[in-house]
Amino acid sequence: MSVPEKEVTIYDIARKLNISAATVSRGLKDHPGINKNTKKKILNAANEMGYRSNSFASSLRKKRSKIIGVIVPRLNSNFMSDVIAGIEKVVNEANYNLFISQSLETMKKEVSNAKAMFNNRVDGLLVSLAYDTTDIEHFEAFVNRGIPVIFFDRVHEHDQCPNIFIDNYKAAYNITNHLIDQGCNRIVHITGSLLRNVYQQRLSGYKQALADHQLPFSDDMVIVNDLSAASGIAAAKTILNREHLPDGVFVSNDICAISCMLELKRNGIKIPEDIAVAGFNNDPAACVIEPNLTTIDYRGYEMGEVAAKILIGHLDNKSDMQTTHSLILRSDLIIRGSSLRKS
Amino acid sequence: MSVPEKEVTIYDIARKLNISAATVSRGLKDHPGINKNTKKKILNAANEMGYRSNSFASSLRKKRSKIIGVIVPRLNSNFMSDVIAGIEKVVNEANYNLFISQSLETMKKEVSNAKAMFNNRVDGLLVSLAYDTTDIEHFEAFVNRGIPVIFFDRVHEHDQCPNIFIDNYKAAYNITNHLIDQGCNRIVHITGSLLRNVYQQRLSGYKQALADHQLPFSDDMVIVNDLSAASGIAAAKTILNREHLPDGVFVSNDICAISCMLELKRNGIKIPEDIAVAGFNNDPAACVIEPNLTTIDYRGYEMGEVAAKILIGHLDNKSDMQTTHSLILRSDLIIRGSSLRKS
DNA sequence: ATATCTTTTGTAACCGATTGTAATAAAATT
DNA sequence: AATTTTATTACAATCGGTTACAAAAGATAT
Repeated sequence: MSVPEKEVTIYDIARKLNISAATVSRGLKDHPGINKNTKKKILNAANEMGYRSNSFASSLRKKRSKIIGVIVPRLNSNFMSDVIAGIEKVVNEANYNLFISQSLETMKKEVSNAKAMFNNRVDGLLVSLAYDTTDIEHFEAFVNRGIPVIFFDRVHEHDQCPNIFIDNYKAAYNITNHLIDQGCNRIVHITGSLLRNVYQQRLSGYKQALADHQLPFSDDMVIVNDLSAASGIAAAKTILNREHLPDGVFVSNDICAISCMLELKRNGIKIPEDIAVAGFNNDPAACVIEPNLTTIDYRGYEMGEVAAKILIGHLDNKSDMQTTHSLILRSDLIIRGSSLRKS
Repeated sequence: MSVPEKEVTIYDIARKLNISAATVSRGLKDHPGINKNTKKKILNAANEMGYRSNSFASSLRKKRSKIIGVIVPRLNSNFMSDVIAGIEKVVNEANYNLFISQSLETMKKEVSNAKAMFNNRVDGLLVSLAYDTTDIEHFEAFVNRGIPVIFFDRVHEHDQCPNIFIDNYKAAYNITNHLIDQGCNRIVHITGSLLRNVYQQRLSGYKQALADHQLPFSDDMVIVNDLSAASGIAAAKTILNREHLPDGVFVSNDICAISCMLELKRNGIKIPEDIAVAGFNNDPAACVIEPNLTTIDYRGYEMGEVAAKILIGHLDNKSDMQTTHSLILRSDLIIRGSSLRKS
């Protein structure tokens, strides 16, 4: 009762059935060369005795941990927790386990997390890069040891590592296009660190849309910040201080867009009449703010599922990872009141 | 380069330095009986050779995994991802690793997750129960083997398992009280499964507040659902179909409160004038909806930190877990426009 | 009945770190 | 100088499952 029960090993089972431990080990698996009856006896005994396999012994011998590592910037964001949920589902079904850690948006912690994952001998790694990560040398150790690394969302080019993301360029192009359609001529773009592909490409898409409509572009039309709610307010203030108010704002993230919008509204700006606003991510709050926020829908859950599936497919089937190098997932423009000026 | 590097073991180091593996093992730790110089040599060699400790061998021998398991209802909720982030921080700093899984609100998956955690030999377990969990026998295996289990938020009484939560009774009492103060007489309460302490206690607090003000209570004033956004809309419809409209609604969850509020607004109800609304959790969206939502603030991050700290403190210091049995964290009533009818 | 092939099970050597105990060397004590 | 302590290091067993290889038992063929 209060005395911890002791563990049952394959040796205990072997002794009880008067067979060898090797047979027990094989019987517990789907080893072809084991007699059906013996297998049944072993399984029964294992159940009765409360046997549980020792994964350390197994991992030690097989040199495979059945653990998948995940490194993300933050766990507590809507998008990321969706991704994690998707990953968890797939990983769990495939009988792997998850090690999860967050870089808190700093390269320093990302490096230390990677080291921890490496030392813990994960079988594979899923990574979305931190805000200020400049290089990805800290993942070389994995590549060198043949441990697959997959980047998702905030990816980085590496010929051994598949990338999974959405077409940020196109999404940004489309949404900017939409703003222009609605009559916007001076569109400000608020985005995150240009070190990250996602923000870099959204900027490109935005610029291209302007160019395609012969609209002028200047550097002061882009505000780079950390896309937090606080920064959204600050950005709104910056905008309001300008001589020439913009008539559209495209923000790379709904959270930031919403707080920006709230601040604009507090200052008497009418949305979308004075300034049309668009975000990115389709955060649940986008349907809460008034008017509802136009945004890009981009399902994190699915991205997590896909990333995990590719990784596990590779691990279990030893399929060549080169085959699926880049994977671009679907995203959709969702038009709502915050940008609708024409009916 | 493309050939996976091979692992370095303590034997390789021992061979190189012409000493025994046991000495290397001890040198790598802070074993007192090892000469400083030898220790230095070992550490240097380990670094040069790219040694990394094999945690499986270590775990196998020491019978400790340095892994902490977490089972939560869902990962993709604002509150829960905050909790996880808090847990991750503490666990990471203490050099443990995290296994995370979600029950998706079903007892079935909770049981299977618990089994997986057990088989993977976590050193300790942090649990928040699923919606429909009726008993906690699936955690007995842990208790029997002396593996500490801590429940947080959605807890369950068990004399071997500490519980960490907020005073749901008091919080609900206070918020209901506040609604009454604002002139509400007929307050509807929307909440989740009464199997869960959190909802059960909030209901009690709500009832007591009514009773203390001689306000009548009847069963049809309580709507039990899954507190999802969809259910919030459904609840609003239910309310609107009643002959006698309530003048206050207290919802056990902001997400549900917000969608309910939106639906009420769509039907011409003025908030807070016609119906005052209060939620629970202080979700970021509570500051987005108009009017802003009155709610209970209740920091998940902190709860995660505390839970993890208690668990690790117990694991590392072998402190008696009986000492801290229940821990009640702080929560605050945050009054916002959705309930303010008097100035 | 003997030889050959299958099927099934056993033997024993791993995997790599840990640790109780023994051994050795060096220092301190008498 | 002999003996006792103390400081270091080595030996060897152990944790529990896996797997190459050998062996035994049974089935089939000659």
